[in-house]
Amino acid sequence: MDNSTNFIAKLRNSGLRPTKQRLKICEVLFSGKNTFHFSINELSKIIIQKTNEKISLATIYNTVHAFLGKGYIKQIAVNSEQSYYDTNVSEHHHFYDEDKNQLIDIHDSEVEPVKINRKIPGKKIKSIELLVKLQNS
Amino acid sequence: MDNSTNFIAKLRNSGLRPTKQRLKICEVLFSGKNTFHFSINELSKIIIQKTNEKISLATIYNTVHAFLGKGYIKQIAVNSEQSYYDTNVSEHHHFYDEDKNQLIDIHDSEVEPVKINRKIPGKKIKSIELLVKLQNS
DNA sequence: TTCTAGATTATAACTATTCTAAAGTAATAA
DNA sequence: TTATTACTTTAGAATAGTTATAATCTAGAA
Ligand SMILES: [Mn+2]
Ligand SMILES: [Mn+2]
Ligand SMILES: [Zn+2]
Ligand SMILES: [Zn+2]
Repeated sequence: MDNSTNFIAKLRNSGLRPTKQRLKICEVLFSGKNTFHFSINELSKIIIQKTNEKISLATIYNTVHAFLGKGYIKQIAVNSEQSYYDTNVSEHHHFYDEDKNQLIDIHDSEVEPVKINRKIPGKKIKSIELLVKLQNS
Repeated sequence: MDNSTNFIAKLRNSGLRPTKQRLKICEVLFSGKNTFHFSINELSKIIIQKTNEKISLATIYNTVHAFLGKGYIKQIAVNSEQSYYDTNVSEHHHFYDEDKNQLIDIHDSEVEPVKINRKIPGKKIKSIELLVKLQNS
């Protein structure tokens, strides 16, 4: 399955028509060989830079939300100023460099498995994620 | 040292005069026997409910920021919609109940110690905190 | 008591996000 | 094809959490 087919599948599966704008968003999000972290504003700038065209924020927000709902991207809580997203949708941990405002994936092999010895009645664990804040040393 | 003396000390140490409003904020934040988590809006409502008087949001924000800067309270990243704060300033982990929008402290004895086997050049670790998201089971 | 630096407050400004509604486009049926 | 329709894009308005402003007030020192 080539990229374009894959993008169309992702969009259709998210209940969205494969429009020019949405395919560009897919291109930026899913065609690199590495996953990455982004804010909506950063994504908007990357799109302009890569395709020399601007996509309205409304469309970017809409598409990102649809992909979030389907699990094609995930949201990372780092601060309350703006939302950060991740094209790596596996459950994983992060370093957060507060100076550069940058997230870095931590591979599972780099952390001893986290074990929680407590249950909350009526609740089950949905995800377990570390945020390791960094400062200049 | 009684509460009032303690509050005045905290305020002075934060570079703030002990005014009526700020002492009320201290009362709510620091006189209970348990620590707790709050958003600014929740704090504002608790103050109204406990003291039957309203303190302007500007004053609440200012005071909370000053206390943050001195480490008398800390900020917890759970989502990007609003800031959450914690009167438990020790480094500790949290459950986050997304349905109730509620944070619950996890005691260190309830988690195996987290061990990170990776260094980022020029950076040192400032804090290591887990966010364990819960869903209804 | 007087004086003044600092505090309180209502409200304006700011910014990330969501909403709106007019104009445009993709899908499909004829 | 072409026509029809439902969906999409977009600029800009609205919203909400937060921060800034500036007029009024007050704690603390003299
Ligand atoms: Mn930031
Ligand atoms: Mn906001
Ligand atoms: Zn990641
Ligand atoms: Zn806590």
